[in-house]
Amino acid sequence: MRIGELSKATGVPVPTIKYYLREGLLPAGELSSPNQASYGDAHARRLRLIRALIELAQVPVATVKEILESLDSDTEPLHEQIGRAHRALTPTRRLSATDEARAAATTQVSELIAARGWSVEADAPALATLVDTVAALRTLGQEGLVAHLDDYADAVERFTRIEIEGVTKNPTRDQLAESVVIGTILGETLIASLRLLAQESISADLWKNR
Amino acid sequence: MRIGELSKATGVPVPTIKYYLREGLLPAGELSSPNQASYGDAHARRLRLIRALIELAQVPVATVKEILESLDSDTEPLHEQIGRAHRALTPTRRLSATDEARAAATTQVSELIAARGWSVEADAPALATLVDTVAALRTLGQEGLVAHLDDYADAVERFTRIEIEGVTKNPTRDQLAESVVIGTILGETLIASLRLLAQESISADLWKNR
DNA sequence: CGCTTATGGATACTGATACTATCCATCACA
DNA sequence: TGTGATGGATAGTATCAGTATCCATAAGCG
Repeated sequence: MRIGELSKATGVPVPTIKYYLREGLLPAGELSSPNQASYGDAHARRLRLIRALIELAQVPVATVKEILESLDSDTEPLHEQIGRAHRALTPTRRLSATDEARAAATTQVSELIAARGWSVEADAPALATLVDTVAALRTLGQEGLVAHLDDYADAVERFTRIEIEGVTKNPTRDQLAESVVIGTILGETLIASLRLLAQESISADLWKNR
Repeated sequence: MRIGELSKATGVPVPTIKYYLREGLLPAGELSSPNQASYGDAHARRLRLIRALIELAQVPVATVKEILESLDSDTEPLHEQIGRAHRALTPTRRLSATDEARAAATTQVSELIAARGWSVEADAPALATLVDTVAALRTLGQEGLVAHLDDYADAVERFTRIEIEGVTKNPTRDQLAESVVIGTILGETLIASLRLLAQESISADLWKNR
């Protein structure tokens, strides 16, 4: 495949493909002469993955790059690969909550994790986000929602179980890693849109008339 | 409160507050003289909400504005307000999936909605995203995940139930609307970080050794 | 063989977003 | 009375995600 055909096959404009090549999201094609390269099926698949992450899941280009790098390092233990992807996915927190709100939230979150028996490291990136979110919800007067944190965790565990099931039948380790990462990221988009639909439906039922 | 005190109270820099005022995210303070305004507690709360949406939930400024406008229009039926917020929250899709993949995804999604008895309008913004996501997952060879769509929907309904419960005890309609919107948006951040934690824990258990 | 088109690679430009910075003519208040 | 903050306006900045342009070369067609 030449670049034009790759573009046609995926619907991604040639200049954009060139941009991804420049940024190292997409590996270079095989050069047959100084200005002629050929791309294979792997390129097309990779490109489709890139677009899904960027368009659908709104993952920034730099983050996509990190994620792909972690996917490509198949010497690394799977758990490490996933951790890297998680880290790339979690924006470094900008503190904003007051200290007391954070303290209360930290306690609640630690208790939740202990109660669930989750084994997460203290510096897990998602931990800070969770604490900040709980603190924010409290600060915004939404303790009604925070009170159900445990129920949220219940439902979330359900997702995780679904995903494990949908993913562990992958034959090779590379495919497994890819599935986990795709599942993590596009799964979020999936859940978000399902949630919006469910809400719309409920809202229509409950509040048709004010 | 003068603007400096508002800044101190919320941790938001003065120039940023001025920017939000310019953009119409924050209503102007009460002018006592041409260059002296006073801000109340409502401003502080509003500002904290703005920051939570922008920092934590990564909602674009323009979208925050739309959402706040819908919150402030308390003549509108609640269901309409929520619909407006949903629309603001859903980026207008740029099509990318192939026609056949979209067709298959559309069928699967319609069946899901019918089976669940959800009442969603055909032009619901989240519907397009869901279809695109399902199509993308298929295209990326993740039919293992798509096969469990129904289980995802199950878990999602669980969230919705939790939220309804945590939210309907709000006394006034305005507070109810605010809770729903905050719950929708920060709830997503909450779910996302919980999911990452649950995954990390599972991944540690299952794949410690490659 | 010649001509049009496509290509790889490099560099420059663009539009959107979210702030920051600067100015200035007031005002508050010590 | 003068030092610092304020409201309002305008301008500047950094980052991001592409687009556009150039050029020398290569491919495919007639």
